[in-house]
Amino acid sequence: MFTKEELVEFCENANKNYLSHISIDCVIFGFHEGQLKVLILKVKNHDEWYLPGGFVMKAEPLDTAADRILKERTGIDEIFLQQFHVFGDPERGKVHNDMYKDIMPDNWFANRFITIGYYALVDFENVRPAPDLHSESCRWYDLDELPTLMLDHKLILNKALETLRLQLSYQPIGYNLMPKEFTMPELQRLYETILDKKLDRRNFQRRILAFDILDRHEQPRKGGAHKAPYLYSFNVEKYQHALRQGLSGGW
Amino acid sequence: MFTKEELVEFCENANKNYLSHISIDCVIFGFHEGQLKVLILKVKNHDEWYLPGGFVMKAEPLDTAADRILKERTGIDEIFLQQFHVFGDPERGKVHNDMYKDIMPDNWFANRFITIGYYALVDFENVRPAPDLHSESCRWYDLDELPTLMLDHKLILNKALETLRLQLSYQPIGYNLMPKEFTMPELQRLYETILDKKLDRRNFQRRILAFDILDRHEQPRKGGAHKAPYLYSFNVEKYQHALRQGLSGGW
DNA sequence: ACAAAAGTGTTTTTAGTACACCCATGT
DNA sequence: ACATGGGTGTACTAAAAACACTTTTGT
Repeated sequence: MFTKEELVEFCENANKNYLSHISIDCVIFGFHEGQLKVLILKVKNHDEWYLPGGFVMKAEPLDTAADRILKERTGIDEIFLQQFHVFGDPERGKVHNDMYKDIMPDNWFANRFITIGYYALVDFENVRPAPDLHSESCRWYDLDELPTLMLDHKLILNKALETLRLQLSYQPIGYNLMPKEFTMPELQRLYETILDKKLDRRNFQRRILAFDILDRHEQPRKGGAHKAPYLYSFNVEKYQHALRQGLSGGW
Repeated sequence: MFTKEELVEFCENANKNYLSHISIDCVIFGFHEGQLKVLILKVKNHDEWYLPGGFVMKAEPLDTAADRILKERTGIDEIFLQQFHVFGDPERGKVHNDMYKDIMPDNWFANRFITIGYYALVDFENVRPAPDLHSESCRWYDLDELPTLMLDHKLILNKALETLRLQLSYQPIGYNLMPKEFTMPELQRLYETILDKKLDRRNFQRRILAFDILDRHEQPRKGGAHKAPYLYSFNVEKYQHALRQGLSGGW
C-alpha cells in the first residue's frame, strides 16, 4: 500500500496533525434502482476492500472530522451523519498492525486504533465517489454483493445497518436518500430494502402520511406506463421537527 | 488535585500503560427509596464533582476497561454496562488541560481527550462506593440534587438519561436495578422515576406481565401495613431473551 | 380488453387508555 | 369502620394489519 518513503512521510505528518489511537470509519448508504448500496473502497493492487475512513485532527471536533472524511470521499457535505458505535477490540487492527510493523517498526499504523463508527444516508445521484491515496476504486456495492471487507469493517457495517433499522421505527428517514421528488412506491421501496421485507402498499402510505412530513405535488409523474403516480417531496421544516421530536415513542 | 511529584509519576505511568487521548466515563444509576440516583465523586479540597472514569490500558478491550473502572468504584462487576456515546469536543477538557499545563507542560492531562460514555444500572444495595485517588468522597446523589459537575459531565449524564429513557421503550430494564425480590408497585416506582411521570397501576402491571420476564412467587410480602403484595423476581432466561429480541418494535 | 401500477377506501384485530370494584391490614 | 395500598377485570379508543375495489395507461 505504501512505499517505505511514503510511509515515513505519512507517519511524520500524521503524528503532527492527528490524534493517535483514534480513527473514524463511515458507513455511507445510498439508494438507487431499488437497491440499498454502500460506498466501499478497494486497496490498490490488493483484493481487499474497506470503508471510507480517516483520522481526527488535533483540534477538530469528531463530527467535523466525519464530515470532512465524507466530503473527501463523496464530494457532498451538510448531510445527516451520525455516530453510532465505537469499536475498540485491541485485536481489531492486528493484521494491519503487524504488516506495517515489518516495514517500519513503531509507526503510526502499528498502533492500536479504536474507531468511531459514523453512518450517513446520502442521495445516490449527488455523489461523485473519489478514491483516496491508497485505493484504486471507490464505488457503490449492493448490500447482497459485498466484497470481503478488511479488519472489522464487516462488523461495523452490520452494526450500522442494525442501527439504521432501529432508527426507522422512531425517526423519519429518506430525506437524504431520496431525490427531491419521488413517488410513494419509490419511498416504500426504500423502506422495504432497509427492512428487508415487503410492506403493505396501503398501510405504508397511510403511516407515512400520518407522519406529516411530506408535501404532495399537484402534478403526477407523466410518461411512464400505467397510472401516473403523484410526486411527493419532504417538507424540510416538518421533517426536522419530526427528527427532533421522534415519531411515536413508548410509555 | 496532584502535587507536582505525584503528577510526574502518574504521567510516566499513564504514558506507559494507557491509550493516550482516550478516556471512559461511567454514569452509574442506582435506585433506592423511590429515587433514581447517580454515583458521583468529589474532588479533594475542591467544590467540584465528577463521574467515575478512567483510562483504557494498551491491550484492553473497551468494555473490559469500563467494567474495571466500575468495579473499582463500586465493588460490583458482571453487570449491564453499555456504551452510549462518544464525547469529543476539542474544548471539553480545556479548563482541566490548562490547569495542569501550568504545573507541568506537556503532561498526560494537558492533552485533548475524547471520552466514551458508558452507563450502568446497578443494584443500590450491592454497591460499596469507593473513592479514587483524587476524590474525598464517592456517593449517590438524587437526580434532582446534583452538585455542579466538572467538564462536560453534566452533558454526559443527560445523554445517558436520554438513552436510558429510550431504551425503556424497547428493552426490559430493572434486572440490575432491583433487588432479587420485589413487588409490582416497587418496579413501577422505578419506571415512574426514570420516565419522570405517573403511570397507571393496572395498565403498568398488565404491560410488564405481557413481557413475560417475571416470575411471581407463592408467598406475598408479609408484615407491612395494608394488603400484602405479591413478590416477583426476574426470570433471567426470559429476561436475556427479551434483551436480545427487543420487546416490540416498529414495522 | 386487459394486465400492471397506482389511488382510495373498509373491516378486523390488537394494543393502549381510562376507569371501577373488591380485598387485606393497621389504626 | 375506614383509610390506604394492593389485586383483578371491563369498557372504550386509537392504531396497526388485512383485505377489495376502482382508476389510469400502454400494448
